Amino acid sequence: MSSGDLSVRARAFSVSSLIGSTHHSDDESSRNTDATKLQSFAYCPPTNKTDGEPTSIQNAAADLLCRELWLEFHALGTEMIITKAGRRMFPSLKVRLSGLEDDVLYIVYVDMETVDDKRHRYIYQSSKWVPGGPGDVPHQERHFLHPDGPQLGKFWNKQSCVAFDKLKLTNSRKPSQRDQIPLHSMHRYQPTLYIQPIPNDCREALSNCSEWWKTFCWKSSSAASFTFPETQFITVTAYQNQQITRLKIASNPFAKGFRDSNREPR
Amino acid sequence: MSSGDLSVRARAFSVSSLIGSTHHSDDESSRNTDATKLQSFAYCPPTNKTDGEPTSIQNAAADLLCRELWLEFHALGTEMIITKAGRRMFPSLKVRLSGLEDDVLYIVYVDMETVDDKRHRYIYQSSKWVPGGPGDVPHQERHFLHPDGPQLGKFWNKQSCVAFDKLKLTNSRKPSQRDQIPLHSMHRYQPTLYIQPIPNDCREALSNCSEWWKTFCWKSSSAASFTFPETQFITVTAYQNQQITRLKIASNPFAKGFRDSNREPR
DNA sequence: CAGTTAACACCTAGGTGCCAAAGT
DNA sequence: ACTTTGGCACCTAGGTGTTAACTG
Repeated sequence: MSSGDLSVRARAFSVSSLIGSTHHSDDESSRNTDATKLQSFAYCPPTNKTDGEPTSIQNAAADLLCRELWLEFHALGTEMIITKAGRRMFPSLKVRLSGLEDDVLYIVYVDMETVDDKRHRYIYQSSKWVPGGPGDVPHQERHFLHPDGPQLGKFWNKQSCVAFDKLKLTNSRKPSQRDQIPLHSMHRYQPTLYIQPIPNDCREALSNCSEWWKTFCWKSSSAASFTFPETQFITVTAYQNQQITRLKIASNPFAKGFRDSNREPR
Repeated sequence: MSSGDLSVRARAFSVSSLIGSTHHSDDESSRNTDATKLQSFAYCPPTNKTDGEPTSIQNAAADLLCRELWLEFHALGTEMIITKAGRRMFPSLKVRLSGLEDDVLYIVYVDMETVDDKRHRYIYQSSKWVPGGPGDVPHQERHFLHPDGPQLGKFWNKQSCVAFDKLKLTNSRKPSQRDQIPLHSMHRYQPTLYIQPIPNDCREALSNCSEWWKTFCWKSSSAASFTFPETQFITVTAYQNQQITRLKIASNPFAKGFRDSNREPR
């Protein structure tokens, strides 16, 4: 028990000394400063390509939440761990929806789209990622359906946060669980949000459903999609950039055990 | 810290002395003996009323899992706690499905049906429940949809356990969450399992859906229903029968902290 | 040698009955 | 007098990066 405490403290100390002197300090309060510096570098407005014409989707909008945190990671080159059992993203995708029509049913989901068809390598000396060989063929299914959907537009509009925190990334070919998205390691991905109305010809068949039953999923061509470039990431099985490791530890509650503040209580 | 330890142990001790001498011993190994005694008392075969005629449901069957445990509770008069935030059932409903057609989509759900329209009272002296005044008007929605569904029959058939352990019982009028079922306290309920095929006229509209999207819910008149009488229960906000409390502590992993064995490590 | 895996200590999140207090 | 509520200690379940061992 007490020996475990000591070893953790020793590890945390050695990590911070390995990283050496950077512009990051060890406490979380420094992160806002960094974010301010980086905002001009990485932000691009989300693209809204409404490729269908139904009126139920024209005014839809989505705002990325916790954008400052995403920008901090993006400036370093966001890495996401993938494991056989599936690993949550951190940060997780959280959005605020608006402009959906009150009485239309929608499903909301995320797709992980490939950015290029290349494998990537991390160069330790320059702290940079470089394209390597050709990429693996993308998996067929990389969707994660929001578990609350389908719901009426008024439901989605009034949610202050629509979170995809249960989503898991995996490197197993055929994920057994519904919450897992299969990806290739050392590849670059761009999460994309989809808001999709339920087609008219099936909505009437739902008319005798009670409120709790208004749940189904649909694949149609009329959907609004939103891309937030600052959420792009590279998949890894172990972190490459130690500054990424450091920022994850500083900001993910589940990694609190690895924070330096555990060494020095004040 | 250490004082907390002591108070818990003292409480566990006082509880067991309050219960006094019963046919139950304190360790879990005694439960099998009880189950054997009670099986002849409480078991009734499940009723299978297939009120629709589609061939996709005629051969459907459902077996209740952990039946011995249910019977132990049933013999004492099963009580389920309901809270404002929602409380899981223990035992939870777990079934094994078979006989579904491989390539037909089904949803599976549980409904909590009222057994009578009476309020009930527990008589401490006789350890029995008696009908009291008139019952409250039942809530409209008492369904819990299995989160895996809809899935093809071959999916359901090959599951060794279809569990409803995420289901929560609540006494709040309008549950905010999807996993909550609103019930009245001191009322008697009978869980009923439904297996429901997706109607033909909507299945074809699903044809261009990818595998991960075959999820939707439907209300139709053609469903098979299964009732397991040994899962009947009375809702309470605090346990009435101390033997029920005792059996819950002995068999629910989350209540391990209240077991007597915590006093006497061997 | 670069990439992956599994066991591990340390956390968060939340499911238990208990109990004193409040509600009706 | 009976029923409900909220805070509590204790537990399970599972999300973290670390580390050493393993893989090709």
